[in-house]
Amino acid sequence: MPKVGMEPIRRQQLINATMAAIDEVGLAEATVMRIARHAGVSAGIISHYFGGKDGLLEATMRQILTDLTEAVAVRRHALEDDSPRAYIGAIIEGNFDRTQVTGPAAKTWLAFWASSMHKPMLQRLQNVNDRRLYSNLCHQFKRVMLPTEARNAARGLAAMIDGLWLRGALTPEGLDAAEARHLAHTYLDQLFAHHGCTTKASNIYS
Amino acid sequence: MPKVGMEPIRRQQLINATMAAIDEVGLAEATVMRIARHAGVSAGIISHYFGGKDGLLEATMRQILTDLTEAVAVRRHALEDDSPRAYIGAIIEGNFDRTQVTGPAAKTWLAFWASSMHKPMLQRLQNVNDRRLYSNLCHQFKRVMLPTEARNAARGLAAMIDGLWLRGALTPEGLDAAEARHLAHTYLDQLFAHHGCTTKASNIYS
DNA sequence: TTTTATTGATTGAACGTTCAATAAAAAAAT
DNA sequence: ATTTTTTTATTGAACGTTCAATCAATAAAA
Repeated sequence: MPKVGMEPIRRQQLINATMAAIDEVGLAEATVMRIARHAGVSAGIISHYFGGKDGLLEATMRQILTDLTEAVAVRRHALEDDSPRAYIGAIIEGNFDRTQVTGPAAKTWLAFWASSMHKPMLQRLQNVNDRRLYSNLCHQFKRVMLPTEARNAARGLAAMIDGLWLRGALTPEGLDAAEARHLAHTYLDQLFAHHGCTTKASNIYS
Repeated sequence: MPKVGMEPIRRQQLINATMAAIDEVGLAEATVMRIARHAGVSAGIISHYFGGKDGLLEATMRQILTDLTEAVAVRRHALEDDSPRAYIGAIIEGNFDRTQVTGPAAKTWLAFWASSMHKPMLQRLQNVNDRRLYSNLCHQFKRVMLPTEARNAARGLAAMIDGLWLRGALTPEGLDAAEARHLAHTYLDQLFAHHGCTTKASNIYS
């Protein structure tokens, strides 16, 4: 039923269908036919709008990364104070945003993560996003810590966030967002509490 | 050149070849022919010894998990004192063991991790291993913390370990084992330093 | 009537599995 | 010590299946 201006509608439908298909049967069995059926269109349309299956997968990963960036940006702009603690807290909250943590997005994310190890284009996308997260964290930590401490804090928190994501995606029941946020914030508190006495971590009384 | 007793040799060769192939081109393009070529044998032999490609992949994941368990067990038995701190330290060290952190094993691990979301057999293997890690951590933390604190500490440390692994596998240069261990140990120190005053801090976010 | 969107049968390539054929070692017979 | 027979390990071409991509045909809107 051809109407004009279907392109943006179809593109979004197909991207959503891709996530649904990956959530359902995994990336390996997410064939163009299955994705097309999910979107209620024919298989040929994928090549028409995305140039091929790879193009659709790339667009899907782009959208997931964009959504994540957006989720963080929204929380960041809603902040009242601009303290490092609040800023980093917004990053944590954004990373465990509802729309991101939901089944399809989480499983698709992990699937692309694994896939990006051997697909240069996906690796590039993943790298850019990764660097920005690290860079932001590092910048905020440096406002209250020595550069070396800040670097370690940023790497530790980034690993914690990714680890919680990973475990959430694998758990059959899905990620418990509330618990994940709690663990991440507690860790953040500890990082702030310990800054300055990190060289002797065990000496909490000095 | 048929000699008797080739089975264990061939099985090991093929498992190693599987990891090498996944390290090289990823799980999606690790075809039976490519794996066989890596091992210097023909493609048909895979079905002969493993019943099919799936059997080989399952055996490969089994080996990786076994190697990890072994690496932890070795460090655990080498402990002089049996303090929770030492015990958990051994778990950390075992998880960042040389043989595990090496390229092929790390990439294969992550590939299987993603794949296990939709393959019941792999999911089962992954779950069993996961529960044991959590159970061990929890048991040790409970020796010095309240049950609730211990549970959170175990989940946090497990997430941290997995997160460091994940980021290591994705980094083109591979995982910096020394840095990863340092971050994990520092986090562990913080967990111990904070036990007892965590109940107040954690209630803020729950 | 022209333009735009969509279909779905077709094509060719790639994959895992199978199995009859083969070759080498081991065992038995000379 | 040879030769013959049996056993075991391995091969690789053939087969059926599946997939992504293509494109001429089609149908609805402009």
